[in-house]
Amino acid sequence: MRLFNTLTRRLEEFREIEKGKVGLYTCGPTVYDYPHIGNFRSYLFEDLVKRFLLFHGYRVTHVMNITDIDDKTIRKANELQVPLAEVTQKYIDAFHADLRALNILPADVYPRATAHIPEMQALVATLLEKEFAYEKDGSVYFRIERFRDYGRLANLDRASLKPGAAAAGAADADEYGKEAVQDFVLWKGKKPGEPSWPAPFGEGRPGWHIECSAMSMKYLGPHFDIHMGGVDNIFPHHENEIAQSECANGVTFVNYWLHCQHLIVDGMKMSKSLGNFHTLGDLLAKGHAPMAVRYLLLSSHYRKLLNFTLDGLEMAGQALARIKNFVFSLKNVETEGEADPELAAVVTASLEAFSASVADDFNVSGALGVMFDLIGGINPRMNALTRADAAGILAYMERVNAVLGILEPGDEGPLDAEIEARIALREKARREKDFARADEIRAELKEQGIILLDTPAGVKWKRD
RNA sequence: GGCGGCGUAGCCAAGUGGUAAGGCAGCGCUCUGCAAAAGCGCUAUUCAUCGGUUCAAAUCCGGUCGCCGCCUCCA
Repeated sequence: MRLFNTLTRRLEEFREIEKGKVGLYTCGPTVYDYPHIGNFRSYLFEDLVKRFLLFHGYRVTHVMNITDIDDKTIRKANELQVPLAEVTQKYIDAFHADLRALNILPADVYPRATAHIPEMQALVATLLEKEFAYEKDGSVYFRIERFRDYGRLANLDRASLKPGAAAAGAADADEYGKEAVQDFVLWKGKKPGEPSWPAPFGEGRPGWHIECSAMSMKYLGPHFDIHMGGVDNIFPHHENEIAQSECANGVTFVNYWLHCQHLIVDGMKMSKSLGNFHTLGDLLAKGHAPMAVRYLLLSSHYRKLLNFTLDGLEMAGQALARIKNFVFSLKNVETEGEADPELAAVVTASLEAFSASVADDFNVSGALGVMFDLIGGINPRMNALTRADAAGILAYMERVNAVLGILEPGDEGPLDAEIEARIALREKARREKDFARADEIRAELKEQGIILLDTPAGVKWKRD
């Protein structure tokens, strides 16, 4: 499997550190508000990568941090006049609910920053001891001059870093003590109205970057396989993580850095002021299915800008319906008989092509094309299939879905006696040519999300 | 100023040297009591644009136009 490593800016063949195992760290949410669909594009991409690794039989240890202490969470708590933990817990719960709705596999650990203060302090202490960091006016800063590779990930020349945005930061009261503008804070000295923890280098709270370094090395060791996040994390967050971690441990931090491009909405950057800011809850309230959101956000290449529109979401839902109808038809094949070996070979080849496409830097569009080619090839032959044939194709769809996660197990509900009874009533009306009554029953069932299909083999039904 | 990305049908989107995948939408037809689903057929001589390299370019090189991102705490 080939993937684009931000560190080298080229496609590389994936080689795990320890055979059969993968250590995976993904940057999680800062829990000061509801996540938006842009966040989910990243989380869905990360889920895809993880699922594909699992598909190939790797044992994956996935860590996703929860930033529950930073400027924004503190500000929110102060605005609302409630304890920090109350604010963060609310949004942590909302975050997990959205992950479940989108069928994102849970991480093995969701470490919270506030639960890892000692680990972060130990890391800061190490950096101070090795003189990669210095204390100034109660805060501790990283001295980027000491790290030769600084800027490598972001492809930024340290000397040419424009002091534009940096100058604004430097004007911040707690920053002017730095030796160099580009130095970043590891530990922020105590300020009134902010939570703080005692530390040998002064009471205060952790900087943002240190949490990911401390928590990733705690759960995955000083050197692990893959680290992911949104492109905005490349600089400064991930650049700083590399600096902290490699200076503290003296070893390579991460082998592969994968970054997901942002999405825009209706052609413009998503922002609350433009009114094009969507949360998952907003979209579900408009009647869109979470799986349509998943399909849309996953169906174009992760390194390309994605223009999210409601029309696009509609189209994604339709494409998904085609896939679900295919599965539905397969499940209703009733002809007994042997499996056709030629058909089985076609299905096997299709799965290989699907997998090869995903393996090529996660080309989901190409992989979907492979799958739809198979669907288009099978559909005309649907009536000629045996149960054994159908079982083979359903197994294929399960494998595909193990990677994409777009079909929920609950899509096909158990037969419901009540529904069957209604259908029998409608059949009676149809036999008696009372079509008005028959249509009425069909409409009622549709209200309940039950779609009827009159086929030569009898009435079939499915949930919408 | 520095670094980087994108522009393929009405819409979404693969393809990165061998002659335009796939999905959605649309139109016609088959099936149906009517639908739905499914099927069949149709829908880019052309890949922002100009020029170059090549037997061959959407794919490589150069120019132009348009859009976008990053350069210290935004997924």
